[in-house]
Amino acid sequence: MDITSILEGLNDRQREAVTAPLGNLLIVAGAGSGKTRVLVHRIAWLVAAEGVSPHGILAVTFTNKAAAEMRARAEALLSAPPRAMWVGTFHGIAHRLLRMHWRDAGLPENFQIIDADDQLRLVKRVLRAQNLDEQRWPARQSAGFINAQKEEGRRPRDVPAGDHFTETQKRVYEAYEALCRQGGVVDFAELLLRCHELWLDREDLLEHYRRRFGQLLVDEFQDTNTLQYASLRLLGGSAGNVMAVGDDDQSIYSWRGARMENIHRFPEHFRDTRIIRLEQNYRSTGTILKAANGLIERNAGRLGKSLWTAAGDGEPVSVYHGYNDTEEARFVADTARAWIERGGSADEIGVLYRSNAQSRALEEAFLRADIAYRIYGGLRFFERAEVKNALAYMRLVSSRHADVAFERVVNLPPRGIGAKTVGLVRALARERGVSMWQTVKEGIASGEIKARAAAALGGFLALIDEFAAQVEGRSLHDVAQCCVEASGLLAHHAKEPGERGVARKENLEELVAACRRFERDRLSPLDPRGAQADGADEPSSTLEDFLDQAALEAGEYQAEGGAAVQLMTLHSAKGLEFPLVFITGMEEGLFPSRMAGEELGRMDEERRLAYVGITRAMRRLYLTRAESRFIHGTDSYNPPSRFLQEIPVETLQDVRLGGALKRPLQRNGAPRDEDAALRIGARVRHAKFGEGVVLRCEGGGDRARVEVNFAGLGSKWLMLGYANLEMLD
DNA sequence: AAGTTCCGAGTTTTT
DNA sequence: CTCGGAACTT
Repeated sequence: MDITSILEGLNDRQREAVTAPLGNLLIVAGAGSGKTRVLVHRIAWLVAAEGVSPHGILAVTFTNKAAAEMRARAEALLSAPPRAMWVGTFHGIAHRLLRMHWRDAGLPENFQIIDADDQLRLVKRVLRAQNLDEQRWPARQSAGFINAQKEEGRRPRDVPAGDHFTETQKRVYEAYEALCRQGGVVDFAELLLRCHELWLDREDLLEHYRRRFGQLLVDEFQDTNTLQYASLRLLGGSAGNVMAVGDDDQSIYSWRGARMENIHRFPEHFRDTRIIRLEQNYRSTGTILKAANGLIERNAGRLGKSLWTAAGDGEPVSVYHGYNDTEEARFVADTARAWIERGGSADEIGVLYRSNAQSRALEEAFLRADIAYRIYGGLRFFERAEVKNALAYMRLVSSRHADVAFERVVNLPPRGIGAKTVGLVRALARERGVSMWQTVKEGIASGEIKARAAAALGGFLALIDEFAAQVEGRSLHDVAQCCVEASGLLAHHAKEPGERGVARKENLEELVAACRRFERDRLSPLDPRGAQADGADEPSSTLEDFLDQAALEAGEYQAEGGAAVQLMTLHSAKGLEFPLVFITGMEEGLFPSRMAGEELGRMDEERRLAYVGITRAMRRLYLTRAESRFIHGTDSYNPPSRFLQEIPVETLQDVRLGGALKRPLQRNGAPRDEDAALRIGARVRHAKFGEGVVLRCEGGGDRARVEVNFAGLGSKWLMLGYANLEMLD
């Protein structure tokens, strides 16, 4: 391994980070400053220069994609693939540990991971069982409560006593836990909490992993939650070899439990932390960075950093004011088309928005303009109902006692087993503390289940057993094929009305194909077999592995296809970059979101989101807004986003005018200082008409009109964009 | 039990 | 508008 090649092409700061002496490191890495590069090169450096064994390295990320990328790049840099190195998501790593130490963690050997959707179903059942009014006690809220508690490391008994609300949620949490225990299922937050508790309870195990993982590296540190942070302290606190890489200005998941403070407190908790800032940006033009810096400076409590670039200023940031969302979308599509016609590629273009609902108008515009586009977000592959149905069959084939799967498909397609029958089976199962499958078998034998239901249920049991028998010793995709087709699911979903039926049929077929791919290359970065076994690793089946992966990687295989414009929310754009970026819907109430309203800190987070969006752009950035927008079935009129006011005006350029930006009018609320000149009563001068006084303002952006009373000429309506008024006073 | 219609709510979502 | 859940039929 060649040490000089590891350092090649790194700037001074990056090199400092990569070659820092062993110890705790906090890398404050601005957008586009090469943070993944630093992480990967640090890993290579540790192995090549510090003589660290890959076996002793644990690198943690938040997404499977990031984990895969990190591993691939580290392997490319080191000639020998460091297979023994652990690289994965927090959840993937916790899962792996729990599979190895299931007994010590108090889990059944074949525990199963449930996703957010399954969790919600279970919570609903708890609420119903406790006779809580679903209006007053929404399942989402309870699930949110439970997850928040787990993310703070709290079991029901640890939740501080509180008012009626808290006490009720606590009881729900308790009952939910019991349900999970009985079903042998583990939700996402539980993976982390269990793992943490495992270490707390078993000092010997903790000691083992502390010794083993002498080097911890954490990506996107600003997104860690309380529990993840606590686990890192537990594992790395004394060893003192933690490299945390993050950017407090890109913290946009506080609503999901992420604690930006973790990055602030890191030096307090990790001894002798060396802080290195990466501020040189290799992505964007100077103007784009100036816009981003100017905006984010308005936030308080930052670690503080300012991006700079050696590249030139580039073009101004363009601001477009559309009449409505259709026109805004058309502008985006037209501009995209022009980019492509000038030799650019469609996949160099990113179109960002605050909420998914905004994608529709854009989609239609791209469709009409005949430009290929791809929408990210929404339901991922393994989250789709039809796919989850098929997975439930597969789960049952794998483990007959999987109650969550049982309930999901016992009557799907409909086979005469209604809510009443299912309710009876559930109650009996609960009474006896056995699975629903077991209960049905016993219930039929004992006659507790009436003939009619018994026949239907018996048929279902026989069906699953038959699949299992047929599939014995066959490949994964045979199991899938069987579960998709012989179950009747394919026919059931295919006959759903309209395009939905077609799409669902295709998805089920795709599932079988995904199984084939999984058998062929098993390329999951989380695949435990990819690395050296570490003790109690059990032999595992392809089917179980596939189901685990489906739960942990809901759909990384997004359709790739040819070059296409990428449409996505600002949140999903984090970590990506595009030569040409549009941030659409720059309107108060939309972005910043209305929900960000008064709540403390929320507006700062919206601003960080804007910062994230702006810093996605490499060469060209457009900010667009619409005067009226069709939302929730009606037209709504929103004033321009405050962020348009907050971005340094000298970086902006109005699209239509091609000159300096005229500040758009504020439609509601107090006008800002910058608008003072446009307020009623303001004195202005017009090239032809001379001096006058503003009587009225209407509209905004390039449709903004003002009525001005000119001395001796009377009042005239002028288009603000064209009138070129000079402000007096 | 299954299919239909009606009503009301409606950010963001790495795992 | 557009989805999901509840209430209402058949």
